[in-house]
Amino acid sequence: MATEPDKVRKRGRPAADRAGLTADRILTTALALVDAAGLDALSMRRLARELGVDPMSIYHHLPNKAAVVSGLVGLVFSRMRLPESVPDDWAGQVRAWVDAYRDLTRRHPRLVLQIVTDPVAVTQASETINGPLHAALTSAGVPADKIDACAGMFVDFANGFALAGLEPPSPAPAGKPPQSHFDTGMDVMILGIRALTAGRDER
Amino acid sequence: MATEPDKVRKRGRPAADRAGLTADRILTTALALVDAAGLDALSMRRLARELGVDPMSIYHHLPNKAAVVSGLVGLVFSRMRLPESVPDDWAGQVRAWVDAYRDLTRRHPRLVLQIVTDPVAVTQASETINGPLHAALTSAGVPADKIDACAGMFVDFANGFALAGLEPPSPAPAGKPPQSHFDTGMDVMILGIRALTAGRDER
DNA sequence: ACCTGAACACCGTTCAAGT
DNA sequence: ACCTGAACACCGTTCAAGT
Repeated sequence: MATEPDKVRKRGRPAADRAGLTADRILTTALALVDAAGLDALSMRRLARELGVDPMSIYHHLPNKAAVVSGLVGLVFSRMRLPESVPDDWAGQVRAWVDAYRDLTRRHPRLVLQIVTDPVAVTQASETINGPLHAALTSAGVPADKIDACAGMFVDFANGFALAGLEPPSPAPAGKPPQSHFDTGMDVMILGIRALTAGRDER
Repeated sequence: MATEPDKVRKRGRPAADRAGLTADRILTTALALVDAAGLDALSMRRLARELGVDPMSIYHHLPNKAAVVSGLVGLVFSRMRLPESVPDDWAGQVRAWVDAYRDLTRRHPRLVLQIVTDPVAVTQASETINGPLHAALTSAGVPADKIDACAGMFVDFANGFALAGLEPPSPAPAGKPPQSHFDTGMDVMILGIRALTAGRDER
């Protein structure tokens, strides 16, 4: 089979109909590629192939590969599903927010390293997650100078847990589903917060 | 300046004196390279240049680049400094072991992602760290079915913390060094363990 | 303005050939 | 047994050229 002649792309600006590239389309395609084939499969050339475009076209919308990767992380963060109704108690609130964050990393397991590592993403996280998390910890009675550290504890734990991979072997699918290691960790940390604030104005 | 003629390497087996390559020498050189220039700088070709050797020579000692990286992680783990004298109390023991683990990641910041991620390394960690950590938690009175989860909590936190980067901005170097976020997290988790085991046979 | 193709300086790895 | 060099199939990115 010879090279198909109808696969040759025209050069120059595309006709008005053929929807031009956009950063959005690039990132959406890249995310699908990474979710399906892993981060190693993400190359500018392969991404371009996926888009049906010359590799260099991408550079007119994103400055380089690093921008593609961090754009990916931003896209994932923008899709975070916030809990619809938060519980009344602070412990329930903390769980709800950490769960929302954790779901993010679970939906894109091949991207966790970048998510957890990207400094810009961490800032994004601060704005959307840490706010409510801080509020919950404040209402728990955690002293102001320990709020950041306690919020960080939950996030760091969630990150470390996500990286450590999926749940442990879990040999017994039958019977009561044993409490997951994640949940146990959360319980202990919440007990710790409670102990930290014992005797303070907790509600 | 032309290519220097005396830099030309002989081919074939080296004379007995010129110490041949070994996996050890390759990994030690690779670790120095990564510590100094980052993981991105580690390529088989550059590593070979550093070793004064043809790129392909490396393949006679390590099967591929992945083996080099995981060898690196193993090398780092083998250098873990165990605490010389562990405290009597379980909380002190837990701190000592987590600190030893954390030092590992601090000594090789450009390798943390691999350390935290490498499944073989995690197994190594299980053997050298988790043993004493489990023992400390057992003596704390943690029920047997929660030991793994609690040990994991500390390790996951340490991993997540290491990844989140160095300490926060830390604007105030003067005065009392404020308790680090890491220490606060450890305190809260230990409080949590204590609360978990309240009323049990703790010693 | 946006897209393209050739070109540059790299990669990891296979394989046949040297000693 | 160990080392080497050419070769293959890739990379990210720059730059001049197309429309």
